[in-house]
Amino acid sequence: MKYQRPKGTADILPNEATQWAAVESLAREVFKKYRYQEMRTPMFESFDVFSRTSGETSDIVTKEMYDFFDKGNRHITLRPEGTAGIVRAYVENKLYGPEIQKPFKTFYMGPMFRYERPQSGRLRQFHQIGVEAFGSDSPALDVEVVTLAMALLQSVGLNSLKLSLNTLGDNESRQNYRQALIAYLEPHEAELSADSKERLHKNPLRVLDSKDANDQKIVADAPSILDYLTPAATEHFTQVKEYLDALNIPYEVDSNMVRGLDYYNHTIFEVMSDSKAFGGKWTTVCAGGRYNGLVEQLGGPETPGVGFGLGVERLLLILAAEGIDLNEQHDLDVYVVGIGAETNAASLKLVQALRQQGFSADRDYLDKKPKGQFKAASKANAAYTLTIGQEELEQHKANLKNMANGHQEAIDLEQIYTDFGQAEAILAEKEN
RNA sequence: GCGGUAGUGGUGAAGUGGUUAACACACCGGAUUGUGGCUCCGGCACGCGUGGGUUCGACCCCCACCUACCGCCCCA
Repeated sequence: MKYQRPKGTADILPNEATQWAAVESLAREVFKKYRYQEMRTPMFESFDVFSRTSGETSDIVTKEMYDFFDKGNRHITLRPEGTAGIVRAYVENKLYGPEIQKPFKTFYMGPMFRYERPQSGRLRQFHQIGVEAFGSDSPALDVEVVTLAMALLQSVGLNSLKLSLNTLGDNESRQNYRQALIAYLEPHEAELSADSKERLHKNPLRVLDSKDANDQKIVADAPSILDYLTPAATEHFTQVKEYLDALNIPYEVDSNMVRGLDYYNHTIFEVMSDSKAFGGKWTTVCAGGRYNGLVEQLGGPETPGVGFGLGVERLLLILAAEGIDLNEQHDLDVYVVGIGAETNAASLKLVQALRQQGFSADRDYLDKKPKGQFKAASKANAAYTLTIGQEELEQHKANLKNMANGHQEAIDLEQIYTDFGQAEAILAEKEN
């Protein structure tokens, strides 16, 4: 094979594309109800947009950025996630302005890029659907975003989901906790895995997230962030939980849950699936949280924000594993069988007329014999065929055949041109 | 970035150092001068991921690379 797609990319073929389109269209419906409006930002941004916001030591920045220098020697990055670009656009276009109602609620969908080893459900170009809401500190908004994430997944037919919740607190909580955590971990430093040793001082919270069995043992007795929250942070988290309870939305507090991105604070959450698509292991399909300092960090006014991102490929994998097919079957209404080259124009006129009347219509373009054309019609699941040959041409008629029962009747071309629905009725009547 | 497994036609695949690379499905054509099924007949890999090497001879052995899948890391 001479040409092949770049590593970690995928061709989405017609069969699959309909499923994608269905997911996107269901998402749009949900967003409409929640009043989130679409934004489309560039697929690449200045490297700094991501390096500043994600955290210089984050894995995304240190090893997963798909970056390059363009011909103007600008350091460019293919966006690894959606939030930073949206925030950049929010600031650059002054969407924080007084004339814009708050919270400003927006969604996006599109490709993201991370330079990493592909596996199923993990690609170098993958797709996310995400939302962001700016301008309100209210825990009620956190909860709206959570419910939106759940609603989105439910709208495509998923029910076996788990909502995992945690808080990172505000800056002060985090600083206090960080110190406590380092103090706890340092005595164990020698026992920690290499990765965790590395993170101990750079980003100790990430140690909590370690998959290493021994690390987990150590971490099991580590202090909890929940014990270091400031009263304000506690209050925020408590309210989030209360509102979720009020909505009867079950959740699990996982005080070890952290974020690979540095910009999060307060509420963070993940929606996980235990679908067989991932071998029954709980896998995150949707992750989000609050990021109150981010807008400021990118040069805007102090503006709180909260949002989530959802991995489309993962969602599609789950749908496939659960046997959920969102495609509406659009079978062919009419297949026009033309016999002889001299019927070419007439066949075109027929399909054209049918299409203009709102029917789906197709015909042969390979000079197939009638038998082959009927086969094609059958394969396309055509409801009717319309056969036209020399004889019909002369009589200004065409043979309309109901493919389900084989009944056939000659119908005036004029009738088909003006009202095919009536032609269907005529055939149905003759059948009885 | 590290470790493991794999790579034969449109698809599923057999083959395993030595004649024309099984078989099946799909597809195309014919038997059937204008009607979907079945049956029968026929066609269908410029050649076994790419490039080197070993050998009298390689799809089969060796090396490198590419790609996919799985695990690690991390995450959506």
